[in-house]
Amino acid sequence: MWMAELASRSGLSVATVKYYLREGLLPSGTATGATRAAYDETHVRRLRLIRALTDVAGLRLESVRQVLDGIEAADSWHDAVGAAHTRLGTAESTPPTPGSLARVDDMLEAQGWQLAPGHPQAAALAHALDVLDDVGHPISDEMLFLYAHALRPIVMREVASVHLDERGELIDADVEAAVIGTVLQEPVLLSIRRIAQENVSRKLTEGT
Amino acid sequence: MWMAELASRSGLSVATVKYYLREGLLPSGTATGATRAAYDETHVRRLRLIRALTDVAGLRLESVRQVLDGIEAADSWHDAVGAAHTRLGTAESTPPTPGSLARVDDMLEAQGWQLAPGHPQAAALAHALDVLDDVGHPISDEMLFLYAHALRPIVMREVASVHLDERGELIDADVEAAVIGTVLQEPVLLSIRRIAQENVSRKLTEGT
DNA sequence: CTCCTTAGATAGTTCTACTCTCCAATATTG
DNA sequence: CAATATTGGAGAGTAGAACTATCTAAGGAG
Repeated sequence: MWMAELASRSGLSVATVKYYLREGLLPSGTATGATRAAYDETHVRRLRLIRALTDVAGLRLESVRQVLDGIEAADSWHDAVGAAHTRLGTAESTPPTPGSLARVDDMLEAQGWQLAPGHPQAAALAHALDVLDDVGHPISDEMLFLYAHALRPIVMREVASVHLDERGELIDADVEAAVIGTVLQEPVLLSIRRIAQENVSRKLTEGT
Repeated sequence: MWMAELASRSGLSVATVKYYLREGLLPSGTATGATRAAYDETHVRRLRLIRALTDVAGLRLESVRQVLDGIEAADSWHDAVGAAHTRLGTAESTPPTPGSLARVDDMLEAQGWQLAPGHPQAAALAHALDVLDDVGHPISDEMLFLYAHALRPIVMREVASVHLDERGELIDADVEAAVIGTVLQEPVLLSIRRIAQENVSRKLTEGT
């Protein structure tokens, strides 16, 4: 397909698609002459992924590029998700305090989880704990434990379902799927939590 | 305290604080003359809340203002959280499809939850489901149920802890606390999920 | 042969969130 | 009381992100 069709299939303007090409977010099509290039389904899929990452996950294009680069380089689900996670943190200005890092370590140990020291997600979690402290509403260790405990079955099911999807070797589409699933399911999780909060709190309020 | 102290206490520049005043995010201090106004702890707290909402929750200032307005108007935890949630959705361009709305309704019913039809969070969830469909990785009803089920104990504990904080009537600080807690705990939840994913997936990979 | 589309490059626009500069009116300090 | 500093208030300016528009030369379609 040509540029015009690619643009309409992805719901973007030609100018925007060109912009993504320039920015290296979308690989160029196969040139069939000096003024023509052919695009295929992978390009459509890539564009949809880009928009999902920006619109839903709220990533900036710079982060999207890093995630995409990470996907290219990864050769396992674990690598791909790790690469994506590495780029997802909201570029922390302040480094986490040793105290909150220690709390994160404790939680990891309690769950039997291991993470390389200095791992970005550990730092991101520690930073989040610091922010809650700063604002005057620290989170308790008990709550942290509860979070980890409750998320366990969710994550096991998520990981299992991805591994069911693939047959033997990981192909590009699967790695992409892993990242999409991981990132785009986050809003689902948060939405359900919000809905649950409103219900639980209303029930308590009514009960009074 | 005067402007200079307010700025340094909140870690912002005088110019930025003035900007927030102009934008109506921060109520003006009590004027003690034509060129002087006194600020207090509520102003410091408000500034910290604003920064937490922008930096951590990633809200734009326009959304922050709406959340703050919602807090002002609310007279219960339930109202305040509802008001905050209303403004949190990533302004969806496309309305959700009837199909996904129906799936959300089913999930609500299965959980015994009630939400007014057309409630923003229901729409946001439906929209998230649509996006996953569009990208070619729909989420199963089973997974939805699992999410809701796993989040139950978390939410019950969260709501309970807020209600323990207050004594009788809700005061401003408590309502603020509810919103802070709800919004700023989201990154904690997501971070733990990411950490868990990496661990679970690595264990599976190693097991192979 | 004529008109349309495209690749590729450059420049311009819009939006957000500040940041800077002024000014006149005070406060503060010596 | 005089010199200096600070403030409130308002407007203009800036930087970055994400487009959007325009232009040119080269093909391609009918």
